Amino acid sequence: MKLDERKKKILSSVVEDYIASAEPVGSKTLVEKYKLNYSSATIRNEMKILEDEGYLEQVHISSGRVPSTKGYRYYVDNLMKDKNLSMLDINYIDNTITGYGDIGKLLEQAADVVSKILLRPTVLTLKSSDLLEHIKIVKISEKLLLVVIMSQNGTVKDCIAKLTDSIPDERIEELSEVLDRNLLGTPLENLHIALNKMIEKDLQKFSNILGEISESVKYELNKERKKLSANVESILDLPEFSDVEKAKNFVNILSTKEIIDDTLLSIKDENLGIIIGSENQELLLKDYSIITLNVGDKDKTVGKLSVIGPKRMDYSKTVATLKYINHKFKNLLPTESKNNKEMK
Amino acid sequence: MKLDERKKKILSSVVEDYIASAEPVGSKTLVEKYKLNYSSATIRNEMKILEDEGYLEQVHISSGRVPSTKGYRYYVDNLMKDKNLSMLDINYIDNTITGYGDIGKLLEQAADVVSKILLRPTVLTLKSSDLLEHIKIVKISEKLLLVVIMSQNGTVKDCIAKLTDSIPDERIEELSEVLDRNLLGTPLENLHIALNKMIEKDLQKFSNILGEISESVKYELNKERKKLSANVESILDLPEFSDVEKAKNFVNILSTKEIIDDTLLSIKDENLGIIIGSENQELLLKDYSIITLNVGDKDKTVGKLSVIGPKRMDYSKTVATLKYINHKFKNLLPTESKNNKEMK
DNA sequence: ATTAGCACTCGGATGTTTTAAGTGCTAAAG
DNA sequence: CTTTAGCACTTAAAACATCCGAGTGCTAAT
Repeated sequence: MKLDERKKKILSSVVEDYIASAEPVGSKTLVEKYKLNYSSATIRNEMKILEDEGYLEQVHISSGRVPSTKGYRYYVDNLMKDKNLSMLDINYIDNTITGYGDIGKLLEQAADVVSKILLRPTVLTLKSSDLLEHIKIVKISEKLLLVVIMSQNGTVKDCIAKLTDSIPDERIEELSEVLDRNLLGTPLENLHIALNKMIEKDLQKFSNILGEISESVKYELNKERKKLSANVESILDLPEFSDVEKAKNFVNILSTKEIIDDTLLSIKDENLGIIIGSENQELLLKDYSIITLNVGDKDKTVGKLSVIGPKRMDYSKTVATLKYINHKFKNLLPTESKNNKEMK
Repeated sequence: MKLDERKKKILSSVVEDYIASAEPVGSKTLVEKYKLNYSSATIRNEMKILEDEGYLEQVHISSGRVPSTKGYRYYVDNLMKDKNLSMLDINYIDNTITGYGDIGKLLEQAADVVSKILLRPTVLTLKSSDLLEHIKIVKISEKLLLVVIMSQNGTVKDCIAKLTDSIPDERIEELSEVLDRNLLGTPLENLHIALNKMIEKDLQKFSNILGEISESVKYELNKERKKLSANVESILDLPEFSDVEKAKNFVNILSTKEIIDDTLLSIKDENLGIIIGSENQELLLKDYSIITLNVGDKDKTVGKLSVIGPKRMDYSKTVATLKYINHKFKNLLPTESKNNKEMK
């Protein structure tokens, strides 16, 4: 159904007022706060129609209106205006994401700053289908090795392997080069298996040390696959969670990996995905919205940032923030061919 | 004042019941649940005395008793029995703290597992007065360096430095060795300054690259100094925080660095410190208790693990858990002289 | 020294009344 | 035909009132 201008104005006013106030919006508020040149009665009639069409809802029969999922969707698709970030927020982002550290760390910083600006938990999902670009073993003390792993999207991870027997420097270098030559393109999640396989193949002489490296790598990479949820506490400030049971419920959903995993998986590779309320496959998420940014370029994304919270969410500001983050990352990401190819 | 056996028994029963139930404990409960062979009237008389002496409190005139700070203190000092950890908990700890990774990461794992077992937030404070043992620069691609920093207590940190100009391998090695030779013993918090000073001294030729390394090091080390607070959400399950305002309040205290910093600083170098309620200097913490473990040996500690929560806390289990953690760390910590001296 | 018994206190649960915000509808006005 | 004034009606939430039970302190008897 096409909405006429007045209905559009009313709908967007209801959405924006509700986003700001968390209170159901009544006809009088609407007339007073937004310059609608009609009487409250007229607005009431219009709101009734918008409700019949499914854009608005009443929490009870004599209450003001609240946007429905359909209403938010219409707002996001047709009515929402681009918002500019405040200088404050831009500075905050620029000062936090400084460009030191590898992409994994940059993404963590991004998740953190996004959650602070938007006052919503933010889930970071590192792209897991990542392939090994380079591996390097560095001796840092007699019985300690540092294993440096660089993946094809530029993430650098490292871990310590403790040795039971010491081993001469040149053997380490030899091992490092053999591994680097043979393991190119290995999916990171299988790296520890590939390392173990190397023992059987041609590296029996490194049997012990390889086993130890493998264990350490396995631990580090599996750990890293875990998602980071930044700023979960922020929900306590939302009126939606003034009842602690609801807060607990939401925290539980957030920490149930399967729910978040499945949902985020369902987001296609579009750059910015918005799932509102009952659009979620998962029933438990029917009152929440998720806005996900696939960080990076269309063809090559490095991870997902997902802002998650009650449907009542500042969609406009969230989109603006995420777009700015992505813009920033495009500048920060290594221009592939240039930097990565030299690691030996 | 010396308490007779019966009073001791009553006090410890009140404490333990209240710890378990979060409800004020009445004379009848006490007689029934704990094998006190006296009538409720007798118990009431004794409780009155215990209240007059300041060990117990009433939340209102006709309610059961709740331990006061003094009561908890007496319990902790005199009545509390050593508790054995369940096999479940021991296994959980053993499986989580696996010994891969450097001490910083091990401590993070420890904070995490402690908070999960005790269902309380746990703050990890890394020992900040740490000195440089070794620094090593590794080239990982044409314009990326990995800076590995090993401190004297065994923590390994590393960060990426991005270069504007590439630099030949042998120069890197030279630089790495010069730095390692000259910076031994530098406090980590000043490392970036020391690096910059090196430019003025004898390393003008490395001017650019040193600047870039310094920036990166500065960022990484300052970031790491931040405390980690594990499992803040756990408080939502406590009846104390059924009012969300109180939860918010506590979360705010936890995230106000100064409060926690100052308080933790006040804990002497004893291995295990317990601060109960109003024993805290900080007024805001008067309803909370903090149990802190200085991880490591008396002479050489590597960090602090602090379990924080309402005064109603399972002191016995907390102490047992922390002791086990410390025991574990003593085994994991490098035996100083052996491992650390080889990094070149 | 202990305890049965009782009057007393008070928080919390339950029920009732009031208030304020907001609606839908009707009928009149534009 | 559209808009609006006016009013009866609905409901959540706040304010107030009542009741109940867990628990106490004290007295007097054991």
